[in-house]
Amino acid sequence: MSDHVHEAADLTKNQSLVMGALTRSKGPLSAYTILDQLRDNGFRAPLQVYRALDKLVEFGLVHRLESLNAFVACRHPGCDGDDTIAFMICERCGQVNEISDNDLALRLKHLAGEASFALKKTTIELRGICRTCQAS
Amino acid sequence: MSDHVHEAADLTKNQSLVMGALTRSKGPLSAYTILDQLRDNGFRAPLQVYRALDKLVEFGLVHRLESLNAFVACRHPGCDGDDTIAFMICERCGQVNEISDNDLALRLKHLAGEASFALKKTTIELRGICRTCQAS
DNA sequence: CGCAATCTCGTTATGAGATAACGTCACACA
DNA sequence: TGTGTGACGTTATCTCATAACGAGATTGCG
Ligand SMILES: [Zn+2]
Ligand SMILES: [Zn+2]
Ligand SMILES: [Zn+2]
Ligand SMILES: [Zn+2]
Repeated sequence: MSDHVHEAADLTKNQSLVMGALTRSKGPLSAYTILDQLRDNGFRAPLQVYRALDKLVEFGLVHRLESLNAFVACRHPGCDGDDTIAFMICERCGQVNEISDNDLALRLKHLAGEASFALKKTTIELRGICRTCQAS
Repeated sequence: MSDHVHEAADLTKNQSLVMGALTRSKGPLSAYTILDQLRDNGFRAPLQVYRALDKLVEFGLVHRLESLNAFVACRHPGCDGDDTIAFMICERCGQVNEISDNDLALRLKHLAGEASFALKKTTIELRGICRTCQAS
C-alpha cells in the first residue's frame, strides 16, 4: 500500500459502503440520506457517514456541493481531486455535471494572482436547468 | 416608490437592522450571529433574520456565501445582484473580497451554452490566504 | 516480546443552520 | 367597507454537522 491513488481495495468497509451509495445514485446525496440507505448495513449514526465522506473527499473520489450541502461521486475522468472543477446542477432533475476547463482555471488563477491571494480551493457551482429538462 | 433600486429608505425596520449588522461587520456573518447581535433590538427568533436576509439578497444588497453558510454585505461598487461574482475568502482573517470579471463570466456562459444548460445563478468562491495575512 | 503511536470505529449528546405552520397587524386600493 | 398583500412574531420542528469518550486493530520500534 504505497500508492496514493485510491482504488476500491484501499477503502475501509464504511468508506466502501458510502462510496457505493454515491456511485449508485444518479444525483448528489446528503449525508443523512446516505445514512438512511445504509441502516441495513449497520449504520446508526451520522458520524459514521461523515467520517467516511471526509476521507473520500480527501482521496478525491467524492466532491462536496456547497450550495446543496450534499455529496456526489466524482465522475470526471482523470479528476485528481485537486483540479478546478465546475459543477452544473440542474434544479429540476437534480443531476450534476462535472466539468474541468483550463481557460476557466487559468482565469481564476490569474485573478487570484493579481490580488496576491494564495488560492487553496475553488468552488464553482452553476445552477440552472439541464438540456434534458428544458426539452420536456 | 416606483424605483427598483433599493436604498436604505426602502427597507423595513428588520431589514435595516440586519443590513446594519452586516455593514458594520468586517467579514461575513451567520444568521445566528446576526440574531445574537440584534437581541437588544427586539429580535427573538431566527426567522426574523432569515426573512430579512431573503429580501436583502433578493435586492442584491447582500450575498450569501455557500461555503460558509454566511452572509456578507455587498461591497462591489455597481453590483446589481445579478452579476457573476467571485468571492475570495481568506481562511485566516475571514475577510471577503468581491470581484467581478467579464472574461470569467463569459467563459462560464460559454461552458453553459456548450452544454445547453440554462444558467440561472453562479456561485464562485475562492478559499485561500489574503495578501495581508501572508505578510504577517 | 512489550509498548506506544496511530487509525478506524461505535455511541451519545449537542451545536448550528434553516424552515413549516399559525395567527396578527398595517396598508393599499377597489 | 371589504379584500388582498406583505411584513411581522412565535413556537415547534427539521436538516446538517461535530464534540467527546472509549474500544479494538495495526504498525513499528526498542
Ligand atoms: Zn471529480
Ligand atoms: Zn435536469
Ligand atoms: Zn455585490
Ligand atoms: Zn486574511
